[in-house]
Amino acid sequence: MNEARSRSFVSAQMVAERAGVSRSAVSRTFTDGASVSEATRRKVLSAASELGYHVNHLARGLIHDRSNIVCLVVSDLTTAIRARMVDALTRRLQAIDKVAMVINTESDTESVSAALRQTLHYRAEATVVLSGTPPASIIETCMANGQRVVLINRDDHLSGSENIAVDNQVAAREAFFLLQRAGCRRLAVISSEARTASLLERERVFTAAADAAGMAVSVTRAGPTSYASGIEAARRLFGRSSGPDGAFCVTDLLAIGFMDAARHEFGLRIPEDLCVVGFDDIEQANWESYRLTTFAQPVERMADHVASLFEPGNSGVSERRTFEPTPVWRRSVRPTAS
Amino acid sequence: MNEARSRSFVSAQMVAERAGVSRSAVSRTFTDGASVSEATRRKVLSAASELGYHVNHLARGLIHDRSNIVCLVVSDLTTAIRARMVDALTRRLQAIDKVAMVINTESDTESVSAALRQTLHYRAEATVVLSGTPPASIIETCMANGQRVVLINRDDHLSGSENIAVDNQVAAREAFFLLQRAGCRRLAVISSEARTASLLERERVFTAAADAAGMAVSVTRAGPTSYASGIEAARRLFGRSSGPDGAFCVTDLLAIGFMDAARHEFGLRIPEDLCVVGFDDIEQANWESYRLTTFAQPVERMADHVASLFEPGNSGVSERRTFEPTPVWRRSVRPTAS
DNA sequence: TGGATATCTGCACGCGTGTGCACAAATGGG
DNA sequence: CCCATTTGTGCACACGCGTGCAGATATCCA
Repeated sequence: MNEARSRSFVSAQMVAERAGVSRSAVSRTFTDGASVSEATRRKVLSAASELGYHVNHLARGLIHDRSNIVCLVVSDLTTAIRARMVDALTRRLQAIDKVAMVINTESDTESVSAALRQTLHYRAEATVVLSGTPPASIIETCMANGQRVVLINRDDHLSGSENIAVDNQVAAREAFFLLQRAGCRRLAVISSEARTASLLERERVFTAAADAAGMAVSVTRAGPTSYASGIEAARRLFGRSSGPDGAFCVTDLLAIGFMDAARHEFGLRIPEDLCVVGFDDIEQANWESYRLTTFAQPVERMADHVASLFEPGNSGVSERRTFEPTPVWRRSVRPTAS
Repeated sequence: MNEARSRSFVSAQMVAERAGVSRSAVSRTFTDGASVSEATRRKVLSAASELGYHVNHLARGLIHDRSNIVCLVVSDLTTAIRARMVDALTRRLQAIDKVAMVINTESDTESVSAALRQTLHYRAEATVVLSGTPPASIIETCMANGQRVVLINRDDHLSGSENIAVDNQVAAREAFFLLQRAGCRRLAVISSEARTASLLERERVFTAAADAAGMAVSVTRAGPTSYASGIEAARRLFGRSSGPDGAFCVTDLLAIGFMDAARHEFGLRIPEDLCVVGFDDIEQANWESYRLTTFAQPVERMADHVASLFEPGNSGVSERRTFEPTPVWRRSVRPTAS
């Protein structure tokens, strides 16, 4: 509790002097698997705690060329599903003694590549991209420097990166069957102008399934992937005669906006007049006002997998791994007409 | 575009050799305000880009004893208001060339102090605590090492830390007047068991204002600060005879759960049978199903202020700064009975 | 052209660590 | 008691960078 100390960090040197040992002994005390006698270890530890010593991870990383930092590149952090991913990832990373550096970016490629450069500055071990698509050139740079790039739900198949994504296909197909079995006749897909690979795939597969069953589908893309866009889509669809009676919203957030507008602006009852299926299973989907039938992204399992990529020994590139979403039946779809 | 290079980072040394200059020249090229001729600067820059060189911020930080890293210690990251704070802070920090390291913690003091230790490891310039209260001893350690600690909405008045918080007093008082003017007779405060300084203050001031007006208030604290706790509170209050007709929920999230249960489980109409006032102004408060009257936390302004603390020259401790919340009138409170 | 001055460059050191190597000390076995 | 073996320690170097200092080169003025 030496109060009047210089206003700066304590180095191993100072601890060594105080403990009456060499600096190496201090270093070894704080290095796993190094050889130190119990006696000196105790001397060092007590001196360290008296002085308030903390190993400088910057210097440590300098030597190992590895900083234990993992960068998370993310946009739309306020969006429920993104927040959940960041939450899960940070927890999992901490559990394996890594620390997350989050970089908040607009989705445009320019700011993403600026972000990627930052991760190189700090010699991050890996970069996890949750949104926005990094240009291929930057990915190559990262790889050339021995850094790993993990792309979540943005399978652009950039070679060298590891892609992990939720399986949109089964979900989109199942969504169609749900609506079909509920007796819906006029189907709609509600999407956004974001045109993400994931979103496009959900649109495409749902439409294809409907086609195969001989049913037409109208696709509406209104603004960004937000609550407001869900509202806007509803206005476009129900403003004219004969709106849909079954809608697959590629995101819960869109679905919720869509439901709110359908109910409050057009007086529709859900699920009697209109069935809605979402995707993500955000917390709000389970709120009493919505009780949305949807497909849950296995956020925790995905985060687990990302973390496992960084376990020692696991340096191979698995290229691609998909996770099955879990269907969650609630009340926004009519029970099967029997 | 030298493809077949060793799988490691490029150092200034390599760039120097390639450019035919000394390593110092490379260093100076990437240091603001250093003196380099235009000719060598160009040679260096082109060599650097060919090799894919990136300044090692770890080494740079090692010299300056300052890493440009700011740690955000946060829990409940999935909560809308927290996500917004993290979003705003990361953006602001990036704008001033700092990078955010987020540490996800349970709110208990033990994990918070573990988090604080992490920030010391990485020589973070400052630590911003968004939730959970760090023990005073750790704060002292941080300060002794020249690190700054900023506490947001957790004014525990730990000496040495900078506290920034929203002004709960005016809001809580105004909340009471709103309900009073709406003609509510039986008032309730809906809170949580978290017992945060902020939350307690909102309860206290609201109750005091009601007392002063000669009205009784019942306080309900059910579980953590969540949607489910709002529901639980409603069940407790409306399960017995004569529930409240005006409620101040210390958080929008609680308010929304409360509203949902009141409407769907007890058939109450809002605002006709029950008026509700929230706090935070999260995005969901503006959703069509709720349209909650509430008080907006000036998240962006607060983040701005935090960032300004780190501007060069600003090293003084201002101790405490509060921000006025903005009232947002929507439809969960009856218009004044005239 | 010569000298004074401004501009640039390289050398060498230090930042706080981890670690190979040589050596000292302790331990064990006969 | 001596030697072989284990265990612990210190020295010195390296990691990649910024920067003071001295020297080299360029620029300017008379």
